[in-house]
Amino acid sequence: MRTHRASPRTALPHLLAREGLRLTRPRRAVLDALAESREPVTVVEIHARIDPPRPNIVSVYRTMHLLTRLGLLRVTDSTHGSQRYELTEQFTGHHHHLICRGCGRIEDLEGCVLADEVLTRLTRFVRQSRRFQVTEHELRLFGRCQRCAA
Amino acid sequence: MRTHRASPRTALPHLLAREGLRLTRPRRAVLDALAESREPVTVVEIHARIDPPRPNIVSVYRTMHLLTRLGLLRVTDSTHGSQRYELTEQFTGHHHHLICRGCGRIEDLEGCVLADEVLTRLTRFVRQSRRFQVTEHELRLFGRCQRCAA
DNA sequence: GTGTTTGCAAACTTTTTGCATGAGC
DNA sequence: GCTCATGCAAAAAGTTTGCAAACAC
Repeated sequence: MRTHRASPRTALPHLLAREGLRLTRPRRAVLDALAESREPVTVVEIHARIDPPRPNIVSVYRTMHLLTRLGLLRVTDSTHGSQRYELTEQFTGHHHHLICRGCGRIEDLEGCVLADEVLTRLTRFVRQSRRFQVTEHELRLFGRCQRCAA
Repeated sequence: MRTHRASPRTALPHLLAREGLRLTRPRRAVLDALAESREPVTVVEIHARIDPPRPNIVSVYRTMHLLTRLGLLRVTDSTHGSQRYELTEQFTGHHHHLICRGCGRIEDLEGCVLADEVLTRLTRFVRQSRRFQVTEHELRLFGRCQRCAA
């Protein structure tokens, strides 16, 4: 059991205050819905998971942008239609994704299979040969989930 | 220099004929534009790269779907708005992506850093623990390109 | 009370669909 | 000639913007 992982509910008030921004009901509702999701979600999904009275979906779009700017959220896969977001790794822990080619569903896969040494070497190689500074990596495994394999 | 990589121009006629489908001017034009692209592209980009008389963009959308169904194309990243496609690895060779968090630009990174042994072990683990059959993997390195680092 | 945020309406962008005309085989 | 494919128009889906009213601090 891990107790050292940061909580987005705790982090948000401070980040907002620092920029003179406000902790409102829609923002709290969006963050709560995000915190309960164990896989990347769309704006429409988050909106649907908030129980009435729901904020307008436009406010959900705006909140997702804000949380992304503040570093709580990041954009991940969007292989089926719309943009998907997930909490950044300070809140979820480092993990990768299983993506079904059949139904598009995304599952989290805890942990990382890439040895530190491999990543360090790769990061240095890319920086020197391509002038590209790596800050994060993501491994996605595509295939068929149990249901779609049938 | 590699001469053993398959060519999509060669593969398409046969795949179409097999299903009673036709090799038309728009389909040839789209495939040619794809073959010239070294990074994942959007429908709008492909449409723009075809020199006039251009097919209607709706035909480009339909052709992209068709090529995907036939296994020549696959959907990759769409972290900035619209869907991106690239030729499958039988045509491009196995590679990974560098994605700039600043401008969204995607570059190809040739080759694979994951040892076969690691992949085999991972595939087996995921199949047994999650009933998920892995068919492909993709490693994405996020960060800052030279221009956006400035 | 002041300035930020929200909701609503509307614009915009991307993608899909229906249908009559045109073109491969 | 028989179908399949295209173009055009329009609809649908996803996302962004402007502005007056409402709320957090």
